[in-house]
Amino acid sequence: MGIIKKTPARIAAMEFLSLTDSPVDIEQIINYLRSKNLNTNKVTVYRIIEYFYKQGIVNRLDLQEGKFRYELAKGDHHHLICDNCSKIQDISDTVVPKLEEEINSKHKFLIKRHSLEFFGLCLNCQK
Amino acid sequence: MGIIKKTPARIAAMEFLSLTDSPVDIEQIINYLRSKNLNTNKVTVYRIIEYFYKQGIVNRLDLQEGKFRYELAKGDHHHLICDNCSKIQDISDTVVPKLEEEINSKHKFLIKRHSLEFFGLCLNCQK
DNA sequence: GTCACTGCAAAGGCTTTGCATGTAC
DNA sequence: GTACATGCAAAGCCTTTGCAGTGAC
Repeated sequence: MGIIKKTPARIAAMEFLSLTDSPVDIEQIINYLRSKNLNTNKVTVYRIIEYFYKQGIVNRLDLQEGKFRYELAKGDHHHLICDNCSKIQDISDTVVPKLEEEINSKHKFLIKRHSLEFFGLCLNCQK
Repeated sequence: MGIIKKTPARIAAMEFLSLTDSPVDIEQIINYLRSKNLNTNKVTVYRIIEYFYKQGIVNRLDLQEGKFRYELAKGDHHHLICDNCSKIQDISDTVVPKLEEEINSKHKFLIKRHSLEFFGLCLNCQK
């Protein structure tokens, strides 16, 4: 493991994750760092987020965009992704844990994690 | 739209999709075509599958492998993906439709599609 | 002073695009 | 003959890797 060094880039990246309520991608993190006058290299941001991810500090989401998004790890929840404006809403989860129990007993499959995302149109974009 | 031409590559690709019960990736399709003595270019396979996808003939799955998989479109179901041997099992879905209704009424979000995949260990790999 | 972090360049994997050629109809 | 389909080359994106230089401790 080694010692964790608190560099400006890491501190600012964590700050950004704390500030945003939607999952963010690498580019958004870079832009935030720029706004803080940190010209951090893209590769470095990848490595910072990889570190957070391996530590379990952030979740890595695959919202079928061809790239990953990240959010601070928190309780089980899912996302509503608008096809039109790309807004991402959180929804809490009550059903899936029950479903997982059923699957465990019925299929003898040991579930470690799951992905559940909903795609469609948010209220605004339905008009 | 235009006329659909039944080329050897398209016919064989559809044949392969019908034969397999697990979602397949582009490489597997190419290998099947090769086994049928069709040296189809990778780009062509991408275009064939894109065509099927846009027609609604196949579903496109993102199992977080950094690539897509495809399967013939069929009733609502989900997948159990083994982290160890990569086996993919189907499971039928009864819960999510209800969940979608709840979300529609509670969040006013119009759901068009969803992804639900479970990752863990299959029976064999738990030993 | 060490060891970890960063920057730069490059590469790797999947997918898409442009354009000329080939082929199903 | 006319579109559409294919092949080839190249590029586009996101992400990862190698290595030398920098900086936190």
